[in-house]
Amino acid sequence: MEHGWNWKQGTLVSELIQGMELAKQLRLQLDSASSAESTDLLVQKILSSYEKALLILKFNGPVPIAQPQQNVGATSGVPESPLSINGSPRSDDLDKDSQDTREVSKKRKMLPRWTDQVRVTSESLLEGTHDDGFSWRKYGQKDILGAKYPRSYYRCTYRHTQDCWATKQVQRSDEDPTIFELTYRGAHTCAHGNQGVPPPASPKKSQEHKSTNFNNNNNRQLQSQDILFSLRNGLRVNTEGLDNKEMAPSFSFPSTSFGLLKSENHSFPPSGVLDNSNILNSFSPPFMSPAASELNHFSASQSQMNNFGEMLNTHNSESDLKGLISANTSATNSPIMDLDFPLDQVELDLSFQFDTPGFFS
DNA sequence: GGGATTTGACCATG
DNA sequence: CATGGTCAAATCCC
Repeated sequence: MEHGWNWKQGTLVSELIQGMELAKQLRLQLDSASSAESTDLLVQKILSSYEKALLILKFNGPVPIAQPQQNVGATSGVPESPLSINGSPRSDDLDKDSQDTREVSKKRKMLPRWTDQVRVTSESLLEGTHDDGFSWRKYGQKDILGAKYPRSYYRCTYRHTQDCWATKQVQRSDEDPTIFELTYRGAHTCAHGNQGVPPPASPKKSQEHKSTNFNNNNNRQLQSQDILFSLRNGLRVNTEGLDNKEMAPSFSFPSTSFGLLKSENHSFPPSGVLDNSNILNSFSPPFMSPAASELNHFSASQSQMNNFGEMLNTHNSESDLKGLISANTSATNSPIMDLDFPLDQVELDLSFQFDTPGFFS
């Protein structure tokens, strides 16, 4: 779907820009002889950005070299033609409604999905806020079997006005209540994730639940640097529902700060809340070492990276790139699409000039 | 009054 | 049938 693709473009570019920005930060830090810890943190973030960019490339690319894990079939039975909705609806309630339901369901299935695990700061815990730059509206909550805390369901506030089908789930960790697992599904196609609308998040949030008033979009572009700092000191992204067994999908990134984007507080990391090892211990599945298996696949994408480098050269105006980002993606989420994202349904948005020969053939 | 949240019911899936 | 995900009416809150 075009939206998915737009989103990936932007995510990719934003990751690369992010990497660049972080590298600049690192250089500054090196100049100023900062602590080894913060330097290391920056390195981690840079690596994280590039890893994700590589992943995006990997799963976008035509990957002419047959890659077994293109789990196109992962989303059970999603037809190639997304809109071939003609089957008679199962229930006969209301014709109109049932058709809508099917459409929605189908749409939903095709949405990419990824999971972040983030730790809240004590501050944001109090406020119940987590600003990821988007505006979410809660539409449900459910007790999950075996989980201490209920799972909350959010969808983009602009679902109807802008046909934005992004959703997210928030699940508080049993073991460490300061950690929330955020499962995103679908890319934002609304404009609001990237541009203004953002009444200053009122601190009056509801108690247990995260506010859905996650807007904090002013100066999104201008603040990219700040965002870089406050975001993702560690982000662990799980791609779920992978079919490909040999590529058990768990990508570890350094831990993330959850009380993000409190623009007035850039102290970083927030004292006492960031503890990478803790987060990773809490969430890393024991079954694998992500890096190793991933790197093999990355190496297969190297030629793509080279091509991408060329592309960037032909496209290297920063404002240009930022424009792309602001057009349709979040610079903050930097999601990695779930591998069950049906690649064959990606439609190229030709306005984005990924025209390097062979890049997407 | 309008938008957001809550919550029980309904639906899809395995 | 159990479970997770979504809907939508009721309620809350500004």
